[in-house]
Amino acid sequence: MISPILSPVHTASRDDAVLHALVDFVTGEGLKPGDRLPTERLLAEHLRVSRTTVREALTRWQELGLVERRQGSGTYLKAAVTRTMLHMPLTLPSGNDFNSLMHTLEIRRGLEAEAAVLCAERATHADIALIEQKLIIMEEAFHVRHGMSADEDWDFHLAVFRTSGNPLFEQIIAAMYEMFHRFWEHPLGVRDFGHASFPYHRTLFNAIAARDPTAARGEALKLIATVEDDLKRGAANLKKQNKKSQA
Amino acid sequence: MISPILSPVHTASRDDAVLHALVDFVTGEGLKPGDRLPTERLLAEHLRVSRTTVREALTRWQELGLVERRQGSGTYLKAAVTRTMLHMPLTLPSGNDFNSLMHTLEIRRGLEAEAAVLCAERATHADIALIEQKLIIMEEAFHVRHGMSADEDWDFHLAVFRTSGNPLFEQIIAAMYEMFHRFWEHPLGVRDFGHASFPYHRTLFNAIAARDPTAARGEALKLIATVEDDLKRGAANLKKQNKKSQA
DNA sequence: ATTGGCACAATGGTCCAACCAATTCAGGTG
DNA sequence: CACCTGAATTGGTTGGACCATTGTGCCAAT
Repeated sequence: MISPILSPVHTASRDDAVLHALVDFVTGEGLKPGDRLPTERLLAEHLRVSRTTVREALTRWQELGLVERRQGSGTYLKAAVTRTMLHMPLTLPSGNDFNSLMHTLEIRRGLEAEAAVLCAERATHADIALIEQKLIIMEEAFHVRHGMSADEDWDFHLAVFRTSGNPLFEQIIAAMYEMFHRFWEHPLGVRDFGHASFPYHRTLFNAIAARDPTAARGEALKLIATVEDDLKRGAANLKKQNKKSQA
Repeated sequence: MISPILSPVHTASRDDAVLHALVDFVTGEGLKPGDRLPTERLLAEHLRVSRTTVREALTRWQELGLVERRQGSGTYLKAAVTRTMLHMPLTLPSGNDFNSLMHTLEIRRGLEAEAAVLCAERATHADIALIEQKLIIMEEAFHVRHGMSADEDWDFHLAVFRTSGNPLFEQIIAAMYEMFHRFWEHPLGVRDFGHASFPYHRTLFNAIAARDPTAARGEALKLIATVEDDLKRGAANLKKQNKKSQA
């Protein structure tokens, strides 16, 4: 049963109106990621709009990653939806070369340093305990596998970003991470990619625990610098390989 | 005349195929931002696909900001298109309260400082000349209007970001600006909003022209700090007004 | 009772043909 | 020459039809 929150659409720009109505429906119904939306035909009927228009609106949400469509099954919510959310589609020309990865690192440098500062300024005892817990998990994984573990590493950083009190850090840096890891999986021929960053996780934590923003910034910068070095090494390796295969 | 680059589509996922064909067409034809694409009907015909499918594909590009549609006129390229471009759609839970605006400023602090550093490191003579030109335009507008002019201000910063050589700075900060300006239009009751930031534009330029990254970072931070102060003043004003209207 | 396969309904994907609404522009009119 | 006007162009919307995939429940074989 569709709740009465869905009501006919009247103003201009039909698909925008459909999206607005859909936001109201999702929030009103308290739908969470993974939940299924009404079928296109149902939405079209209740909003007094053609199915084509509903599809156009859903296509837009799909492109933004808010929704996932499965033929024969339905349309599913993929992310939280709020009334005031802002969409920021980032497009990077030629995303698979050295320069593009370097660009994501430049963003991370600025953002992670700032997040570390804010984190050190605002962390409560509970926050620090949580971050230390994530740090320990990461360190254990490191010793077991003799190398960085992407998931545990990300969890640690995530705890730092969340403690900064600013959700934007997490979202933007997450996008940079995703792009980076899309190629990190086959780390440009560099064994132990990220290995050098390991010790700086603890020094960063220490600075945060000591509530020393300046030191936290410094350690965050050092951490990124090691990743930058790895990337440069990888690019050099790649160049060498190309030369060899050419010969 | 449509060049033979457009050829019928055959494989699965029709709209994806349409987009691929469109990339080939745009690059092959050497289309640049502002240029007009073939009409939907033409594309549908040449790609042997229904107009609905073409529209679905164009809707996706539109949502990514690659293309702009004008009813009765046509569909226009809005950004450069390359075969390897990478999309990272971000959606931010932007509220309209003081805290959310403060969050955008924290992002800007990290990013604008970093951009200033890179700009100072990489600026050529031509870059510096362009930035100075934008600066002068902004200063003139300031003296004429006795206050900051949002457009000219943005143009100046844009020149700085572009000189950084990293397109992500422009894209991300632009989103933060948009969020900010949504409420800057009625600047929280603060007269002369942004006024205090004026002198730091020239000091920032001087640092860049002197190729002094450290100084550039410092001036960028000072500039953001003045905006932060304005915002805090505005929030205080707003609180006072609310109290008064309650009484 | 369990399992495997099959038919059917539900759902997203595509297509078509028409019409609406905004824009553009050529041609006419003052 | 300036201005209006109407037709052609182009994106926006509609309704209806059919296709492809998925989910489900029934039924038969084991």
